[in-house]
Amino acid sequence: MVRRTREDAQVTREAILDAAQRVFLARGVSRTSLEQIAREAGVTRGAIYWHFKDKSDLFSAMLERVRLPLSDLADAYRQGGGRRDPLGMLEKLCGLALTKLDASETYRKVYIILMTRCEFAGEMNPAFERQLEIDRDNLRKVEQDFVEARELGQLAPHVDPRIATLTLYSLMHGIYQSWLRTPQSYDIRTDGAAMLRLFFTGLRATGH
Amino acid sequence: MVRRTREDAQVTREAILDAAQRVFLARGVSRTSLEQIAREAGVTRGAIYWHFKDKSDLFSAMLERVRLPLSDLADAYRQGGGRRDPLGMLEKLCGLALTKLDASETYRKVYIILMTRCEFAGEMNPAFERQLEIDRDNLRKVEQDFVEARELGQLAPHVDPRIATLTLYSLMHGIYQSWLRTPQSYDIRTDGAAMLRLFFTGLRATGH
DNA sequence: TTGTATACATACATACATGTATGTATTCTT
DNA sequence: AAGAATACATACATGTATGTATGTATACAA
Repeated sequence: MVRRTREDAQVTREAILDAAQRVFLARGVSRTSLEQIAREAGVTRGAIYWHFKDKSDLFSAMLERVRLPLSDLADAYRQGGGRRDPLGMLEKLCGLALTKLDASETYRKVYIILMTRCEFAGEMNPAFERQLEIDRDNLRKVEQDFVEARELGQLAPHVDPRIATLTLYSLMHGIYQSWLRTPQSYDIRTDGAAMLRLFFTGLRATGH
Repeated sequence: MVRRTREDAQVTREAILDAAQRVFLARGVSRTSLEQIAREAGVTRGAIYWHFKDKSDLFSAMLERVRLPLSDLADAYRQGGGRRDPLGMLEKLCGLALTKLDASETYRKVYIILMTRCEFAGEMNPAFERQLEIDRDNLRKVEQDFVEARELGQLAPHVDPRIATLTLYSLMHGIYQSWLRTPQSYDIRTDGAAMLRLFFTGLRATGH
């Protein structure tokens, strides 16, 4: 049972991260002690302090496991060849993000923790700074897409790309937050897609 | 200095609530101790325990000071006589809520705390349950407004009142959250109003 | 095969935060 | 005017989280 080869250590590390996810979700980040995480993972605090510097470091590591995929996906989508359809691309991308939230339990859990189970102040700050940076980066890219949409004549004349960007960002943020807080209140795949269609339909040049 | 008449006690109580606001905002709810709040207020923990049962009770009391006004305002708006214009009314109401966020420092601080400085789990639960109840109540009323707008022919034919409600709710939620997290990123009065205009324009029956 | 680094578990020292008990100076009541 | 209640301050007892120091068994390298 106590063999501790290199691979075993990685298993332990993952077990700690999984346990942290469960306990953070159930009790909130600040109220969970490393002792509770250790017990949930079937190890002692010694193991946690071996793999991570402290709770903040453990928290950051937990985020890293799920943070990368979506941004990469977005970039890949943008570079997808063929005729340009930035509006359609954005709508599809946002829909995909919502679907992902419903499909992947790990992804969903981490985002519940990020948005409703921790505080944006104090020790965890480095993790949040990182998140804000990613958000700013995405905002720039989305605004560029809207500018391109306007040049292609996809947008109704009254639509300002910057405002459209802020609105879409806020809408997505709000959907995440409200649905994660009360997932039973509606179906995020169908209703989420409907909300996006409603928004993008309002932006398009052709009335229908 | 130590006169403690009835009115003095209320002054102390308010001072504690003000201090709690400041410290919660600066350090996050879970990381602030009652000792820190007491020091900030210029009293000792004895005073806090006299006025409040514990930290959770203090937190709830802090919310109560700002929670009521907006809901009341909304109801008053809805009952305002004259010709029916539910879409215009909703847009105005949402704009007012955003303006309020910019105008009242107390209001803004409390909402920053609520949305980014505390965890939706554990001890504070009663306060959050209350908040969710208020949200559900508002959702019902807003959906009713959209239904009325549809009957009046204000809505474009493709707009489902329920989806419109969810979208508006998420949008407002997202604006609150994202702006409160980084208030310097845009002006919430002008840009907020523009975002609402963009959304509501997309809903209306007449293209322009 | 023997030393050394790894991967933890155990033990300890310290720092806080909390709740309560008690003290005390006023204020209010009668 | 005297007792009771108010509005706190002070003191204490307890629990709990944290970080580190130390122990230890195994893997691995030479």
